[in-house]
Amino acid sequence: MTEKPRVRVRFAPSPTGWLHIGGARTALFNWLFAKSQKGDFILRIEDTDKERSKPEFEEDIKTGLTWLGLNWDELYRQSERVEDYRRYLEDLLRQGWLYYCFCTKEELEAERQAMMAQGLAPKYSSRCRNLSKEEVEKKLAQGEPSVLRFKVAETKLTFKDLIRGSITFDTSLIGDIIVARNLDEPLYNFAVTVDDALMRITHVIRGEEHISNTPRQILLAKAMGAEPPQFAHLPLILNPDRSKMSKRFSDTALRDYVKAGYTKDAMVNFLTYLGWHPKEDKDAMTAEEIIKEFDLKRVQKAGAIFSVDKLDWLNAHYLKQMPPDVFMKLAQPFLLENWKLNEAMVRAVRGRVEKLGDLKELVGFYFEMPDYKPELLKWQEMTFEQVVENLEKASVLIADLSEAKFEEKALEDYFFERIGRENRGEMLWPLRVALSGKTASPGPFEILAALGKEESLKRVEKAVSKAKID
RNA sequence: GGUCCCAUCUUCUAAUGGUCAGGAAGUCGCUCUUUCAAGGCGAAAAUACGGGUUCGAUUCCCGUUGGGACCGCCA
Repeated sequence: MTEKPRVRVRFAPSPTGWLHIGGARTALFNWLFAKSQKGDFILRIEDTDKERSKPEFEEDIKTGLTWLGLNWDELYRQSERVEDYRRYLEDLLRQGWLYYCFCTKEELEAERQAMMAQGLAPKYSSRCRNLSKEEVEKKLAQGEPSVLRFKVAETKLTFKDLIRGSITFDTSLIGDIIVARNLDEPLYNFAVTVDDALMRITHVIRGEEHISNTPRQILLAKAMGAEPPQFAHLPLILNPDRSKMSKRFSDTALRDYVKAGYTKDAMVNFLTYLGWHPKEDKDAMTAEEIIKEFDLKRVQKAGAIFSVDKLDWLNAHYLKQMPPDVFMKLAQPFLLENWKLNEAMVRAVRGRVEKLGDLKELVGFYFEMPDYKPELLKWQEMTFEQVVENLEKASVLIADLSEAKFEEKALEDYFFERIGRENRGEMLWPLRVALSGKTASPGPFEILAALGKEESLKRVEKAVSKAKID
């Protein structure tokens, strides 16, 4: 019995845009699988497209993965691996798997159009496949533009997808694919296959849009004498109209969600649930819990619509149970610099906020008393006389209480002992408005506790004078 | 157009031959309540369609319909 090779997976994004939610989910599933199998998670930056690859996008990918907690064990950059690709290119060329093609883009485009017009699948005619050695050398010597093509065998190729089962392609429909512009400029399919072989990747877990690349990569791997990895194609993340997720319907970049104030835990949980589900129903799971249960067999085959409602709920769920000090730390970047939350504020507010980006609006009144209309102080049919009376009563109660007692529960007991069960609203509503200046806010005891005696008193005084003027 | 993939409530999904088809989000109602939330309780809501196979199909097979992805000298 041979020992099973160590599981090695990779996330292979191209740095041509901000890390996409779909990419983040692919990375996450790779990471979960690696962790659950005690294997390696490799980050491979696929920057062979020199035109479109940008350092800031690579930075964004790393920042995003780090934010999600997806730590990679090894990092590679394809632009630094041209030696390897060149070696393989030369080998395959020598062995006759590859050949030079001199067809121009215009010729190819015309060919493609003609085939499409006839209702055929566009496929290269293999015209340059049988050029004699002398012809090729002559053209090369003359500097005629060329590319390298791979001779695609014509067979029925079946591979086993870990999520979808057997998938069969008729490779005679593919045609000889271009694998490199020249010996130093390999293209996607080639670079991927070389890397997966050299990096001993055991499982390729990627988006469904790559299914049709799979037969090409298997054929290439075999030509290289490498054992193809196992494949698992993840369902796509969809727009509400079931097309591939795009900016048309929602933000697609992970960074947008980070900026909006979603937490890492909510995002990880949400992304996982987009296509995967634990055996027993659980509303929320931490990454550690997911790893314990993760299994590719339980990955959904159908695409999943990205619905932000569930994310919002999950985020609120995590925020609600977050320890105050953790909450403060996460919240600070979303507030003005001189706004410092205290524990009472956090306790009052963390159950009322969906995402940290909304926090500023919610907690502003603690730091800068908003202006409000005196009318707002009236509870139901109250008159201003009654408002003044109640506020003055409250003011005395507050003044009589020692600073040490400014704790939510203690305040509540203290007040309720003194104001009776009925008509609480007549004091509590004006009090709350006096303290917050808002139609909707945390309760008066929560605010009292957060503000402390002095500031509370000041605000109540101010309200009294407001009510008296009217 | 060709190839491939897919199909359970509005959404994410559970149930792989026998369940009143379950959970969660959302929605609605009730409750709690000084406001807004949160919380508690409850309701409405699905196996796309047609054939098989079987004592019995959400589940297995075939077809139809519908949706999607891919068809670059991008990845």
